[in-house]
Amino acid sequence: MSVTRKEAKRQRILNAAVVEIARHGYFGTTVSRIAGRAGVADGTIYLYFKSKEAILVAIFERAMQRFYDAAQPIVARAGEPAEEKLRRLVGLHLSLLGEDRDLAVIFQVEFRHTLHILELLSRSGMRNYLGLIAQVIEQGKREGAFRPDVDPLFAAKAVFGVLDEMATDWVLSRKNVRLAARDEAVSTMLLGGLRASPG
Amino acid sequence: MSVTRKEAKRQRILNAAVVEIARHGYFGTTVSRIAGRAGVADGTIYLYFKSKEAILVAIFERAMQRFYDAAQPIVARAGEPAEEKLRRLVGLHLSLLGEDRDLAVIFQVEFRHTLHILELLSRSGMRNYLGLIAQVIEQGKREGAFRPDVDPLFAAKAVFGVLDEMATDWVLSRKNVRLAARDEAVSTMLLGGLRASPG
DNA sequence: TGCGAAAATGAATCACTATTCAGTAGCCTA
DNA sequence: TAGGCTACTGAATAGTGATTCATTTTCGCA
Repeated sequence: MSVTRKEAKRQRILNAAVVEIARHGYFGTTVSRIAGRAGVADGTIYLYFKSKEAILVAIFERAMQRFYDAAQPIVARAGEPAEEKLRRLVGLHLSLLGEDRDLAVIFQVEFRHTLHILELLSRSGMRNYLGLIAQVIEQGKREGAFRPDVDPLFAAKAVFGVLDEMATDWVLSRKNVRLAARDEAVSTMLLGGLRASPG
Repeated sequence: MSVTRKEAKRQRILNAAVVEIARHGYFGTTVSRIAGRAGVADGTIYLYFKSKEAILVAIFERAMQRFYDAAQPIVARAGEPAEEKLRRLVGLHLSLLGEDRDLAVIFQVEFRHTLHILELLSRSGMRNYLGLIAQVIEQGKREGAFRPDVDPLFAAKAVFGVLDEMATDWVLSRKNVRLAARDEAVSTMLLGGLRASPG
């Protein structure tokens, strides 16, 4: 079997897993159901993944890669002010999650499953992603556009926290609003804070 | 058995469950282990709780009640400016979680376990807590201290998002810093935003 | 102290599912 | 088309652990 076809089947299994896990939770999803949705036999799963947990990790890595690949050029673009870059990152984050509710459910709920997995994830892709946000904040400080007294990594975590809460809230809400619609309000809040006048 | 003694045993079971679940995760914790730590037989658990999941829910309710009871007077206090109240709420949130790492682990990780539980929780205690934060923001708007264009509930979610991310980050970090140490930085960030001058 | 009720026990039940592996099917080459 | 290799299959394994319930212990009271 060609490498391409093999990879295609791997992707099919991952796609099936995303749907099943989003719908029934990680512990509520059986390997058998994933196999069924992917159109392969139970045993075949194990020719592509070492274990059930490995599937979850693979979903994370694939998604994180997409996030990173989309965010990286925004951060790297020369000559663009930090404030504008931050707005773009906010928009990107919300639209990538908002476009795929199943994936959003997995990100906001299922990846948090155990301390063990969470630690695993926070050490890998998440760290890089936070690093990208921190770079933009660093740039903003250099430009004099952002407060000189913020710690970039700390601020990056705060930014991520707001985005994360908005995403979780959206996942839990039944209403059919677009997640990306909060884009502007989030950017405004992050940049300007709550205070009416500077303190 | 007196009501008091019965209640005491119930609390003992809950305390044991907090420790076990924080340490091994909800799905990694057996009812048997909780029973063992609480010093009762496996079957006894079911005289006090309908199911394993009911234990998790009870832990949440107990903790949420404590949060609410501590936050309520801060919000209700007459004559105190909204900005000061918000600082107090931030401090409260971080210190309540920071004082009990086991509970913090459960809040930041284990409660996120399944969409089902998360929805359950977000409909109950969490909603009231967010409402308290929103009240303070509302007050700030009336006083003219906060931007007139923020939506109180939206802003409350943003505030919660930042607090939540700081707590998760602390839970995952091995370093022995106090969570409450970030108190000032969080308040500053929330009130003043990133921008060096008002936009 | 003795009795009935309440509380607690913990071994057995029962339903469940990740993973394995012996066998089958498909495909390529000579 | 034979032969061998790769990919796939799905029933069987091997264990799990939540929950139940027949039995025992403890408790409150006369």
